[in-house]
Amino acid sequence: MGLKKRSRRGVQDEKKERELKRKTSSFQDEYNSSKYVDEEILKDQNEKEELEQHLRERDSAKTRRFAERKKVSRNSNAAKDNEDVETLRKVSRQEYLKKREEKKLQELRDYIEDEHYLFEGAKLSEVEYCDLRHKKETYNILSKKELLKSVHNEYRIPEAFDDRNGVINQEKRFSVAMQRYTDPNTEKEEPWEEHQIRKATLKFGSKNKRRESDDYQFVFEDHIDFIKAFVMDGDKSDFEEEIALEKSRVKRSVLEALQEERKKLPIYSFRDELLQAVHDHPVLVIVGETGSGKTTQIPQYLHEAGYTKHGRMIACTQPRRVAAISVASRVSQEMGVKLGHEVGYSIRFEDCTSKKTILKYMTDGMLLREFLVQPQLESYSVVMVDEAHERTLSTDILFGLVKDLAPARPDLKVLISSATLDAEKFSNYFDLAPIFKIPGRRYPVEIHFTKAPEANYLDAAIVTTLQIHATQPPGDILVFLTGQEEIETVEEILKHRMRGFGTKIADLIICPIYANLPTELQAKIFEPTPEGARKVVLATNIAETSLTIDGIKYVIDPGFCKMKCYNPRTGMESLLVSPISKAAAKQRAGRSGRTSYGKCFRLYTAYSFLNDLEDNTAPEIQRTNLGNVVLTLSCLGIENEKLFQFEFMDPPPVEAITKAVELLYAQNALNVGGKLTKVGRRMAEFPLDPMLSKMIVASEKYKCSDEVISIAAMLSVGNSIFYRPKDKQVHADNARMNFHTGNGGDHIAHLNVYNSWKESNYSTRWCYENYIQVRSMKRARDIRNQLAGLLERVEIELTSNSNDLDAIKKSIISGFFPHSARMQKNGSYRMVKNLQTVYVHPSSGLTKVLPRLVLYNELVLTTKEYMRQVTEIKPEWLLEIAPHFYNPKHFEELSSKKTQWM
DNA sequence: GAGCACTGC
Repeated sequence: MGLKKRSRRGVQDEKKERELKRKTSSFQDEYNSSKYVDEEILKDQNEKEELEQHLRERDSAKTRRFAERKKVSRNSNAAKDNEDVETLRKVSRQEYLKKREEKKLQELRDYIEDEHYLFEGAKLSEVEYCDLRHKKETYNILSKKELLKSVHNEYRIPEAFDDRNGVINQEKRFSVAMQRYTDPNTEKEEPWEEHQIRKATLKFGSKNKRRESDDYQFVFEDHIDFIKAFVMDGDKSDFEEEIALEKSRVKRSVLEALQEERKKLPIYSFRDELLQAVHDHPVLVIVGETGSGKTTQIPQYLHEAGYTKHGRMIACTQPRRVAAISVASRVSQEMGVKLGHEVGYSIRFEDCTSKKTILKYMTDGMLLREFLVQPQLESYSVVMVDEAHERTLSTDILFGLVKDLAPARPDLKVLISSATLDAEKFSNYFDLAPIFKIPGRRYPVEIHFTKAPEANYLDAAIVTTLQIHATQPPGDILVFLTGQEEIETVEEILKHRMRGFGTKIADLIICPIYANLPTELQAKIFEPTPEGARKVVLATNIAETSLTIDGIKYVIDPGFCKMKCYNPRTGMESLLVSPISKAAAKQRAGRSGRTSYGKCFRLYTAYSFLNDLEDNTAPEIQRTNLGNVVLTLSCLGIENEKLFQFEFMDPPPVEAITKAVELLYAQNALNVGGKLTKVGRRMAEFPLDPMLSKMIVASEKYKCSDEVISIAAMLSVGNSIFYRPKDKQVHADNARMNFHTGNGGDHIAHLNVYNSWKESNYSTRWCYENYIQVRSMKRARDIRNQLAGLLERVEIELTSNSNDLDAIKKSIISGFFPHSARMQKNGSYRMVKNLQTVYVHPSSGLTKVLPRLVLYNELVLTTKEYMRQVTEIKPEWLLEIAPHFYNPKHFEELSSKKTQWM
């Protein structure tokens, strides 16, 4: 009965709808031809509204009925009271579901048996292995528990750009990201605030789902046992006070409130003591954890105490650009001045200071460059090196220089600020400078270790994530992984497994984050987590220091990271997965205690924490190419034996310094006496590796400085120019090969990329079409502009000679001549000078050409020794440009071809 | 036929 009734009504509705459509369309037609009088329009409109009202009512009735039916089907006891049809429908559905469930179970059983059989001898990949495990778990759960609820209504996160089989639809994904760029007029960066506001107000389509953990207990086949080891200290009460203050703050004027807030910082009570200590000692080591307010307050205190009189500035260095900007803007607010006036910042490409500036926040590398201009730092009365524990290359050199400077500038005050641990070491280095301690403000963090060592940390990380998700109270999870590849694998497996759990478990929003991820996709991690769901952030080391994510309550630390190592003997760089240090582990754990009480799960045992991990990570200066460092120091008059006596806090290997000196000597940057030559002085102006600087300086002779600085800019942005998504590798490779026309080599290809981009009017769209990363290109443009400015400074004319590729290559050779290799019989290469076997990197455009003699940009050790960025050259050129380095004997075999290398 | 952690000038 009911069915029939409904269907008749449906027909009626359809009729009315058609009528309405006809009416409205004819109405529009007539209206357009403007023949209708107002009255009739009104009549038509009334009719239209009436009809619409009717349709609305019908729809809402429908929804109501639908909802009722749903409610009924949920509650099986109420089924009897319903219409026969409904009961029938429900029963049949139950039967259907039951059957489907049985079938699924049978399938799983078969699958597991098959897999088990296959297991012997067959090696499964990471994904396959996890997949199998997941299937087993699902089987366990399904076979033990009642089946009905788990199957239907498989929940999917709206706007997940992947289909049900787990295949990521990259195109769809990026079409969203690219929407911003489709209109060339909106290509400019949107203001940061606007972006932030949008991010903050963005609503998720996800449901506020109720957790059904009461109904089920998940049976994980693999469960990792953790031991709660200890609780890392924190101080919570201060935070509550601050929140109370924050609330009362609203009514008062902003400035007043800011001043009030300043007084609430832990450092405030130490103000006078601190100023006294600064007054008494030339060097002071300050220990204060994040949140103590040292970065923002100390410079202000010093200013208030009169250290900025006589027009001298207070410098405060930060290891990162964003930190310098944000701290400067905060302090300018607190002081009630405009950013760039009394308080300013100075970073590469951007100098936001003026003559009025007295507090200058800057990146540490920037202060290092200032040393070149004013070796005595005359315009500063105080230098504060912040975040010194991070031990970047620049801070380490700054330490040496500042210590060196102390006798000449007794009035200069030096503050070294660091977060715990190293304080003693800093103090010892600066001739037992006093240590000033400021208590920090952080929530306590519970540290858990595994009971037994985990064989596969990736797998353990996944299991732990799900374990936390299923058993722990709400709060986001942060997982530290080593690189892009791992992140992608884990993301895939997690998604797969979550899909298996269906609706029985709260949503898990997976956010990958690494530096090379396009900016649009990076923004995802800052979106607030919808209620009822949980966010898991899969991050590289970027989350250790560079960015802070709110709401993180759980940290999973597998204990590994990728580290760059440099071998000065071979000049080879390699990126190795290695265990982290205790200091880094502590830093990682601390990321969970920023907004509330946190927990850190370490996927290694307490024993190996104590016995296997180093205390501190080896500072960068000990594992990097020192070419630029030696050039800078030489420019400051630290040359020859002084270079080897220079007081580094942790001296780099002697070999590394020797190698750098040798190179500079070969490049005619140093003379026989070890003094800087005119060439060397010009080279030091460029913030680049000496080889690139030399290439630019040499371009003057070949009249192609325009092209060469483009190449230098492209090479110094590194290897993130070409974008190569997993599912479009062929297209990306084809696009890349377009720049290799004529096979001038990879250097020329880079030039082609830059010039084409320039011709496209720096279009973002062009980048997407050619699989090129916009961010890298913009960076290259910035660097190029800076280099062009510096050319003027060293009085090199900007000349273009784009048709003469040989001239460009010769300029490159002038800088890179030690990097030559010639082909051997079997397609491998051998370096001309030190006879090491190397290979052309597969990303090069010359992999199929294999010229007899090549020049490379850098050597990397991955699976083999690879040359990256390769260009064909001629032996005559090497003999012409570097006669002191090569002699004809080196190339005899090339011309006679008789001798063969095996 | 291979992989690219993170900064900074």
